[in-house]
Amino acid sequence: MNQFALHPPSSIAPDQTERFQRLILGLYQCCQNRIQRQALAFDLPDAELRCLRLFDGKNDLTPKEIALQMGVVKSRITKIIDGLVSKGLIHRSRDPDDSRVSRLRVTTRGAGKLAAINQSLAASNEMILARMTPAQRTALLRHLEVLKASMEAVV
Amino acid sequence: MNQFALHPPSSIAPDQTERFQRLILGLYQCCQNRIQRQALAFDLPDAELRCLRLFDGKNDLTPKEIALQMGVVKSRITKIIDGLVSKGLIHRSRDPDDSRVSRLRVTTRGAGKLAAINQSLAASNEMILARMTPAQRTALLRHLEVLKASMEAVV
DNA sequence: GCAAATTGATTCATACTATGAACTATATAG
DNA sequence: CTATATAGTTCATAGTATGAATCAATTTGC
Repeated sequence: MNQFALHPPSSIAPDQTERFQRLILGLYQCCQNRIQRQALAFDLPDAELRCLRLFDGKNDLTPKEIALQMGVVKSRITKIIDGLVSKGLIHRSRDPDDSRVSRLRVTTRGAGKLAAINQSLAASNEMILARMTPAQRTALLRHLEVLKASMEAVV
Repeated sequence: MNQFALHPPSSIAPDQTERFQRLILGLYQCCQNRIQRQALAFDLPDAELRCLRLFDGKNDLTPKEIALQMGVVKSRITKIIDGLVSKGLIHRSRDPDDSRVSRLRVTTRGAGKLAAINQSLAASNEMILARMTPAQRTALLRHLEVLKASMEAVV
């Protein structure tokens, strides 16, 4: 009996796709929970937190650059930056060479918050990875790389 | 030289946590893209689509049950159901035994849409998994199971 | 049997994420 | 030195979500 008669090589068992769907959904919800907790812990709306994180290592950014990196429209960035400026985390000034563009820099307070966010995120990642054996860890990362490439190709 | 002097067993290399963060973020964004495309393709706001999917296999549901399963507050469900009812996908009637509760059932149109959504999602999952060898697939699912358990424990 | 408490659903005010069109001001190309 | 293109902002609109207040129906406890 030829197994390919029932399951040609190009098809995947339905229970595998269902299991995959369940796992992906679970991981997605974990990510959402983490994002929500993070926003609460640092008292920042998620979009502002994500925006602040772009300044890591960067001296200054323009709204246009931020819009590109966050994958949102530039009018959205105006609002996000408004929030960060009003909270004293970002400083907004005009570019002397081209007064159309805004030069955005983190303030000292902003840098402090950013460092704390990075630390908390690294700690969270460490705690997750610490629940596996070193062998599981390296194998997981290898498989996630494959999955990410596959999803990016399809989605 | 003892490697444990620099890297005690409980700690994880920083480049591993960074790699993990990058992978998780990439997968999260893929999921978001997929959700957005799905909503667009079926001309339903994501929350309504997710709600409709709860009716798969179920004869009827109450707003309370839906709120529990979607993990949102019940007033939110009122709005979501309003949308599905106005689109003719869900039928709302009073429970004869307890006239406080709403009995919600999918309409014929709703059932058709639900089937199409499930089919599209299964096809997407298949395409993703088809980009791997069968061995990679089973190993991936095993590792995702470990990751999901770890993240659920931490996050 | 009925007042008091509980429960299911809805309405409303509020906050956050995001888009796209319209507009202002500045800079550059012809 | 007008045309046009670019950077940023404002505003209207849509979607996701919460929580307080309210209404109606159902239980509970005398």
